[in-house]
Amino acid sequence: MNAEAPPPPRSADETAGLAAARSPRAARPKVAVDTVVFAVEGGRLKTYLVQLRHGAARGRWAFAGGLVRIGEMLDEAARRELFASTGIRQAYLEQLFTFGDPSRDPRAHVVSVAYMALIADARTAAAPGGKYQDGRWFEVSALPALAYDHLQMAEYALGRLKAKLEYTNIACNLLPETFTFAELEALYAMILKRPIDRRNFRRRILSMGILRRLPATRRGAHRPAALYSFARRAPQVVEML
Amino acid sequence: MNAEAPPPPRSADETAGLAAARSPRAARPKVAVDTVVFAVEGGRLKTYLVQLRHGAARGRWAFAGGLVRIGEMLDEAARRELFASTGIRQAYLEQLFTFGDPSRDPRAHVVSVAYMALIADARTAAAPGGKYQDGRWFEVSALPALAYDHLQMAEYALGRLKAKLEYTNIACNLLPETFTFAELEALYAMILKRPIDRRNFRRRILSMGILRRLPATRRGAHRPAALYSFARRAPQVVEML
DNA sequence: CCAAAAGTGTTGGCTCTACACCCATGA
DNA sequence: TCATGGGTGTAGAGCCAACACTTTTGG
Repeated sequence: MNAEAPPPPRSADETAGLAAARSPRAARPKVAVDTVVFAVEGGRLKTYLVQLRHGAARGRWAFAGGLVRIGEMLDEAARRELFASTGIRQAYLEQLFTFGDPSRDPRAHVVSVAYMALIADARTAAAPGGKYQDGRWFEVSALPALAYDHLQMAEYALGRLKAKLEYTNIACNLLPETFTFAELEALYAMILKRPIDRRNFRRRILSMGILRRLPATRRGAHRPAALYSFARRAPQVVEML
Repeated sequence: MNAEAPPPPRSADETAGLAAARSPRAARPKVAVDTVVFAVEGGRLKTYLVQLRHGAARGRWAFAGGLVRIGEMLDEAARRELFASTGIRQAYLEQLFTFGDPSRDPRAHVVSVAYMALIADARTAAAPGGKYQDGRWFEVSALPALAYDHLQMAEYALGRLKAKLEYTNIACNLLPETFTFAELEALYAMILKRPIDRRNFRRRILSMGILRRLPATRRGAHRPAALYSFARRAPQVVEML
């Protein structure tokens, strides 16, 4: 997040921050969190952006975020802002990197701890309330111009997601409770942006033992597909040797 | 770092922070950096700790750190505090993780961005000036009780270092300009805490093409060893496929 | 019976590991 | 000449990538 000067500042301290930006010796940098949310919708990887209502970057899009409050854990702050801005309550959350360039927000020195969030169902996100003009999902491959250094955050988050697909069960956070192998494969192929050999992929994933085969099948237009779920939803590093 | 209440507070704001800890609504969390420095000395992996002079954790050991100033980049702050506390000027620096538990420092809510620093020569660190009582190198495998959550930082840093030894040229930051293969091998074996097959190791490293063989040799008590240096000192991810 | 997606095995190449002996030098 | 650390090669196992056909269902 960044100092977006919420129209009614929550406390005297918040306006003090702006004054401080003008007389730098008088204040400390502020701490914010920003969260890059990913979800898959319509076979595309998407991320939720909010449109800023105030400030120099007004009208620009950004990731949901906000200042960390005294006494608050960083991930609590990320969850609070995520819920306030998108309505998302449950999400896998992971700290990415902390961006601290004092010029990243032209109005104040705001150090932002970037998080990545993953959700299984993009429809749990609703348009935000008062803080932002608008909010909606964008395809990751077609983002609008982003405010602040949020493009860097987007790239960092995508890189982390790709990397962790290869050696963890992180994909479980982007899929519904049950899914078919074809869906899992499509997820990998889409995010990694490369074709995947179905037979090798199936063998590799099954050998990790992170999936549970369900007795049910999904019936569609053609041959029914076996349903699977992840054996553990807890984060897990997988040996691929 | 943490709010160590430097005896003469640098500004009115700094004392305000302590007051704020008592009336949480009035202030924002502060931002600090803490740096875990690693160096190899006497065939051991060591890290530099400073002994706190003030505060509840007085007398405890901690990593060098301090508050980030307005207008300052995070890594600049880390370098500044590192130099002030250890005299180290040049170091490889890498951001690790941001620790934000509001209770990590009992006196104030301080969000700390942890860094890892690597240096080639432990002797470039000198005992610190006024901020700390003492400062010296400790073997990583025999750390004293650490203040705050600095044990977590130590573990995180060591984990990162081990991981990156395997797929980057990060080791170059812990070695002098030139070195023998035996020295490189000893470094890996020591940090990874496992024996390394000399022949396989040599083949693997050479196949990465990150080393340059120098014409010179090092003469010692026995057969002279060929000298090497890293072809690139810039961070580099190595394909080990 | 046709279209479409699901499901299944094998092979060759390559990488990794395990392992033991000779070499060059100083003392 | 001996002690010490430096330097080298090979063979077997296991992993990975490449590759195409059969099965099951709905229409």
